[in-house]
Amino acid sequence: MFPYPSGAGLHVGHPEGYTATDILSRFRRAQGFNVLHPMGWDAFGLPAEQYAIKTGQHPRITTNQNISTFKRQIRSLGFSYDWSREVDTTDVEYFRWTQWIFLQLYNAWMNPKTGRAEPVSSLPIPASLTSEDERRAYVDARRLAYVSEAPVWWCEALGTVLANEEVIDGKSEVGSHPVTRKPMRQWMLRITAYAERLLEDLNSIDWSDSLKEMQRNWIGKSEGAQVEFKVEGAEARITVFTTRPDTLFGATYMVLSPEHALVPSLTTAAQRTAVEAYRNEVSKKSDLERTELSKEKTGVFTGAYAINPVNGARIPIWIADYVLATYGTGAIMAVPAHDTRDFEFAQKFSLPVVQVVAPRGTEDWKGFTGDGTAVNSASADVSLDGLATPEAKKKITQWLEARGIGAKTTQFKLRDWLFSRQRYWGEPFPIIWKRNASGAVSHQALPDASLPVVPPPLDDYKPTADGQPPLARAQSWVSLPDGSNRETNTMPQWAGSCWYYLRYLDARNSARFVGADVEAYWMGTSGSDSRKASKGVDLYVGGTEHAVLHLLYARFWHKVLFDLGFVSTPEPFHKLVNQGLILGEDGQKMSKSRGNVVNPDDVLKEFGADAFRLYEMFMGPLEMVKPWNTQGVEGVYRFLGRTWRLFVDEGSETRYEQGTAAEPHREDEFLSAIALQSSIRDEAATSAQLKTLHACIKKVTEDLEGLRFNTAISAMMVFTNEAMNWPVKPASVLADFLVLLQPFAPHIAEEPPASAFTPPGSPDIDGPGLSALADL
RNA sequence: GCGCACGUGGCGGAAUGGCAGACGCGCCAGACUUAGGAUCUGGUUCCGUAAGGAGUGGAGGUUCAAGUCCUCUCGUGCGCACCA
Repeated sequence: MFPYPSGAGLHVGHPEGYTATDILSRFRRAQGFNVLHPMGWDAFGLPAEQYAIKTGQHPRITTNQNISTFKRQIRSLGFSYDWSREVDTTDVEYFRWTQWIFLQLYNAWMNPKTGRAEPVSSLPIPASLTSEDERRAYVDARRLAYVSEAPVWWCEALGTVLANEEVIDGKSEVGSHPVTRKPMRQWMLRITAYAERLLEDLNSIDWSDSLKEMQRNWIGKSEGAQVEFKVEGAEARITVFTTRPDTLFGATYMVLSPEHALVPSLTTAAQRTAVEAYRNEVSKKSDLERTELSKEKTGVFTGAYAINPVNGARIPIWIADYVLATYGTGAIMAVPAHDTRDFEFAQKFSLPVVQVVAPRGTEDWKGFTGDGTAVNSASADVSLDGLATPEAKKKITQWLEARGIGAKTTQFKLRDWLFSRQRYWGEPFPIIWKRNASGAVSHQALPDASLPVVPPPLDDYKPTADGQPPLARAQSWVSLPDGSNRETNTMPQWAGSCWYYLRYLDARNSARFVGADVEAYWMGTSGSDSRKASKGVDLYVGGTEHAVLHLLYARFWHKVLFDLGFVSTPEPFHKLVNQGLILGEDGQKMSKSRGNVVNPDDVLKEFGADAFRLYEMFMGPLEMVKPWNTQGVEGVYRFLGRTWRLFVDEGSETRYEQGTAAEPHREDEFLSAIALQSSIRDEAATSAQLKTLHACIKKVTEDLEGLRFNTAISAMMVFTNEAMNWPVKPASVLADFLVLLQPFAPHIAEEPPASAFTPPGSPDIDGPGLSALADL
């Protein structure tokens, strides 16, 4: 995953994944593969903007400085990136395509018949809609990018709205600031239309179980039924969602969320005061208080009763904040005998508890939530008694369906993606707002030809006094000659990172976001490259922190582009590996406040890039969380020293060191006088020597296939330790060993006189190579 | 509470069900050195002078054979968290 170039510079965690993929890239190139190994910058974001607010300096300047720091540091590590493919999400030539992809979403709808996104031009509009406004509203309500007025997460401290995924325990993911619920007009992306496919296709990709599980939990599919309840003495019907329709006979009361639309009309005169008071109280609670802090159940009786459709029982309707307005239908049937939350509530308010499921073993039926056998579940019309839970569910659902009062349904926790932010340093939307003759305001996409939409220059990057996004300050930019106005929100940082891996494939294409042939070749669908086994990116390495953000959003965009025929694979990343966090030497997470941050520049200065690379890989398995240990760096540094002396005559090395110290200007001359070990001869290897070499080749090859870099390095250490003791060192054996070492430690492996052994070439390398090793 | 990982020397960590502790750090002893925080050699799981014994968080089980597989249990990390 490409980095956000922060002002703090590279962290030792960044090169962990980068080293792993660089080693693998060099290894695959040596095997004859074409390898695409790129780097870029996820450079929109808040820090540069906040710095701009404070100092008035344009975020472009800060961003460029940070990128050049990151680039210098990354280059010094000797990664074999193809810099001709470098991307920067804040570059107009990049974000014009981010805007273009947004327009594809805007101009698409999900066809329920085909299960695929299609251009809105294919959307059938009911003939009954005759006016232009009606027809437009119909289409707008079905676009994959749409405008919503719903309550959203607002963060006062950050001065912007946030997506569900960016809110953790009622606080902002960035900076842990409090967030509140606030109704605002916002752009949304219809990711929920892809919930089923995002879930299903996890089975086709090679990701870790824990990561897939996180995505599954976030998508949160649950299968059950909707059931309609009549309200006594009223026309209104209450629809609930339940995963346990088989327990319908045990429903002894109902609960609506306090925000439920029917609450005011259901409430009886006698209960009105209590209900209003409760609703008021709940609305004042922050979300944090509603979830974390209130363990004790609360609620109020509305005075109304519903009729249980299976047995005609009259059951009270309550409101309680343990029922969420935003999930399912915002109403539940409560079965206290077999649901923990309902049980707690029933205990507190002395509501009846009726057993309808018998556990198989000796467990107490009260509060039993597992599968068992249905009991006490019979009426004149239907009986579930004696049926196992799955059969009982099936039977009752069919019964409800037959009567038109219920249906099998599937619910998802996943919500649509809130896609707009009140920021300056982000992609402007290619959207304008128009007021028509009747005074109605509507949005309209700008044509492709008007891309890129570039943000205007500003003197002040703060939101306006009346709470408008910063872009609203640029009146001349916002107001267009025809009287329409530009959208002043910008896209979230995730937008640019949703598709950068595609831009790498064809980074300088000015006619298309990625060329079709190029895309098919690298993603493995062109058929001309039989060596590529998987479809999509072969290996994607990054941290777990993006498990439900970047990785879900990117999969969603990719599927939309797939449906519309712009990419050839249904999934973007075939194999994904999460590198484990690197902790400080004290075993704590690295942070400035703890003072345990290791700066890669310091390590490089002392030990060189090869030792740094080697140590990062030798610490332990890539995926594991592990603490940094400077003495461990010394260990691999000593290994590189031993390997160097395996090849180099120590006398000539000493002459180089002493000569250079005395007469620095003659360094090149002394360098070229460094001689090979006299024990290296052009002789045939003994069988024992070949065995040592071949064991090393086998181990390193197999371990690289399995991404076990730490054990591959240990195998090379074993080889060096043994070869040091050989009285005669066959040149052919050492040359083969260098081929193995080169992906890990490219600088030393290509230094003279080692290069006399014709190691494989590699793209240009910068950084401290010999200079860091010369004083071994 | 639920889900997913994971528990091995002083430390980081190795071990297709087949000699536990590879490799590295640290430590101990020695060599070379004016010097050593360089380098080289040997040693280093624990108990025991030794012979020998014990040993992969704990308790059971499967197996000719278990760090590895199964059950329970304790602990750590990560994720989700009133999602009906």
